[in-house]
Amino acid sequence: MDLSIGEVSKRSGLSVHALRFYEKEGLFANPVRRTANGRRIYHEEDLEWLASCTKLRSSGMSLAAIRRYVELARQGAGNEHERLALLRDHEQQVEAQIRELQECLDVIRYKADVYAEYVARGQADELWNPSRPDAEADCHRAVRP
Amino acid sequence: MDLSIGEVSKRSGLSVHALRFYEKEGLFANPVRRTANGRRIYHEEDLEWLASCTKLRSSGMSLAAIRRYVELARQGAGNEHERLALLRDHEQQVEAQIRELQECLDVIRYKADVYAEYVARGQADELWNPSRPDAEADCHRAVRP
DNA sequence: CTACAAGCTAGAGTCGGCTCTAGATCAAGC
DNA sequence: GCTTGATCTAGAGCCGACTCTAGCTTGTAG
Repeated sequence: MDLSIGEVSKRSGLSVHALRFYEKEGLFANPVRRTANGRRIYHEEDLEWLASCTKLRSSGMSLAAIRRYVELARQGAGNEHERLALLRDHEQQVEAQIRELQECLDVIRYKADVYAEYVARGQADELWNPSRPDAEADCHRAVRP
Repeated sequence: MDLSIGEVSKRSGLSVHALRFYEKEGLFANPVRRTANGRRIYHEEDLEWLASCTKLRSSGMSLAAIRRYVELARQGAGNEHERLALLRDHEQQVEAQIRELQECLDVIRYKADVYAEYVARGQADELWNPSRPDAEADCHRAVRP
């Protein structure tokens, strides 16, 4: 079942430009074949791989790292430890990202809650603003440098 | 207690370049004062505000959004609802980010676990590689398009 | 037969968020 | 007096990951 670049674009969510770009960057596991007149032909596996790529990308893995991974896979058996290490490494980075975001979220929530409370009490004008840098209700103070 | 740009850089973790850039972009709540000969003077509040900024930035808020927030604050009382809305909006975005990352993490873990299992069993060569696109142990299939 | 959509290539442009450079000024220590 | 290092300004440069353009070819529907 052959797929055109347009179909792959629709189903993968990546633009046709991006697909050509990914190919140029060596991000496809298998070389993309062409029809007699030069049009790209994709298959279901490509979509599966692209879905993986998209997950890796949207969790912050760079195209360079994905390329490294694909290159290892292309070399065939013998470097599975490296590939696994690459995945584990990224796993840890994602965990770290989540922890950091969670921390940011706590701060943002705290600030927003303080705001909400003051607004609800109609004392919004007691909130921090530049002309009252000493305001007690300075919710920015929540974040200690 | 006056602080030089160098001290603020050290304590905030932002480069002196970034500090000047932030100022040019209107990200400081209070206008940055200068000594007689033109050097910037900062205060503790600036550090506090920068710490907030850093949290917002590292949770993905754009400088443009931060500027909008600061502009509201500079206008003084009367727009607290807008400021609160801005914070709540970002809060939701961070929550969404965390959810997405968590989803990616699940996929990555699954893939890595499959890999690890095969490697442990010494059957690494049964794993997906480009020359065996039909390999049953294709851990990429974990991610359905 | 012709219009129009979809594809092709090479390469330029974009965007955000800094980073870096050049060339000048200034303060403090030797 | 002189060097060193911090600061200043304006503006150029960079990076990643696309996106878009121009100019051309090809396939299909009416």
